[in-house]
Amino acid sequence: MSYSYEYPRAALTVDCVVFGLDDDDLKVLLIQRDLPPFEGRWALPGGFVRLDESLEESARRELREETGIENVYLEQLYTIGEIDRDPRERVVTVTYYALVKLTDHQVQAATDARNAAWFAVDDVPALAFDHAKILEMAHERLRGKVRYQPIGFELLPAKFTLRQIQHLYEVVLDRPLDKRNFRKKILSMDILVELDEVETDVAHRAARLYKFDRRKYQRLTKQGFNFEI
Amino acid sequence: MSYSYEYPRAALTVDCVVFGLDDDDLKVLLIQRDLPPFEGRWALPGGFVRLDESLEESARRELREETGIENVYLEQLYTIGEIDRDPRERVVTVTYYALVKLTDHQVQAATDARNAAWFAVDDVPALAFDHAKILEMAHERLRGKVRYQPIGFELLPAKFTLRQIQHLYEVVLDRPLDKRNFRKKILSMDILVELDEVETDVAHRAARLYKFDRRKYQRLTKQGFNFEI
DNA sequence: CCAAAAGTGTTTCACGTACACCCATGC
DNA sequence: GCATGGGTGTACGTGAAACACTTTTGG
Repeated sequence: MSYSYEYPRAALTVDCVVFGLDDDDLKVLLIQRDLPPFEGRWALPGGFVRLDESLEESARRELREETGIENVYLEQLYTIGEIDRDPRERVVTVTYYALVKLTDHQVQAATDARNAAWFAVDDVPALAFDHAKILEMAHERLRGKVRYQPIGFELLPAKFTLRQIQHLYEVVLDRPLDKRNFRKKILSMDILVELDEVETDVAHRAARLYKFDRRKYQRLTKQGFNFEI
Repeated sequence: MSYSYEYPRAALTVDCVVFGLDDDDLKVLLIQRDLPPFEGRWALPGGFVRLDESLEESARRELREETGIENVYLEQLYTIGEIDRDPRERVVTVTYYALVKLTDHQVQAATDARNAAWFAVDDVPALAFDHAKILEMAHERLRGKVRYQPIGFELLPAKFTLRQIQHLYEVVLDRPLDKRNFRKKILSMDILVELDEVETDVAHRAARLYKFDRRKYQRLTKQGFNFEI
């Protein structure tokens, strides 16, 4: 290549913060490193970007290879290029965060034999590299974005109760919400479809199930509607 | 280095969208390329990331070298790594946007002889690479962020009139605002200091000058205050 | 029949919005 | 004295927030 650049090059990686939600907490999916540096430490799933794939493709491939997760909501977060963030050499990492339905990905898959596990976001072990900082940024982004974009549904099963959505927002925003006001608000947006089904296997009155109507949401958005919790 | 990675590596660049504001428009600073590809085309200032500087340092250095601009508000925007975005080879670019006070940077400086000029954001020439897309993203980010963070002041001189702030928001948000309501709102936030000065050289009653009180803003923020226009 | 959560309306208050005139200044 | 923008207050309506009891169901 006559016109290729002569500069020495940084290595380029992607790292993913995968969030999931259960009945108690917001969780994050970590993998345990089996190589130095930080051997044995928990870390975000991620790896090197190949020349024949875009950044997002790279992130999705790493997620698949390291955790078995596919077809999830994925959004770029931030790119970190501090000089000494990797003890080996200059490594720039493009970070992403993903939202998954824990019910669909309950058991941690680890196709390449690495250990993977879910941790409560507020109770993670010491992480490799600057991954704690990345997790913090992702958490902050989620907290901010969930209020203005209907991305919370990515953390819920396809059919959910109003109680589940409210719980989602209470966990992510870390404050209690008023039940009546919350229901009024979310229903008045007219982006949920009430199903002819109720939840099962509960030891009390079963709640109605709803699903998110993405088409309706997109139609409303075009007309100037803005989602907000 | 025994533990360096063997993967072939993408080139890594930074590109900056520099916004400025004058009496008419929101402007963007472009430079004219003097090398192929896209020789002669206008493009965003930017260049290759060196191994001994962080990404932000790289962006600031390129801004200084190509446009003479220093000490400005700079924020990372997005990282683009589509495979074919550069015709030569794989180039990943970390994009930034900057907000400058046009009064301080009126004349385009170009220390390395390249031509630099301000263009109205809504009337830019054809740009090199995918820079039009980057500009579009930056514009959208600015429009969104200016409403929730007091970054608009970065586009104004240190001392400004209420009319100037209102004009800023009208230009960036692209809609007219009510004068009385705007004044009520911005003053009620209690983040401006009223100065004992008025503007000069105007052919009508001179307006009072104000400045943004960053310390007060930060204090209020800690107490739960949220800026919003 | 008891425990547990589902489901449901009204009142109050703050804030956003709409709107028009007089004043000060420079030319 | 005239043109230009500076500066100011009120009324109205919408939406956020506070708040408690009855109903349904499973065990």
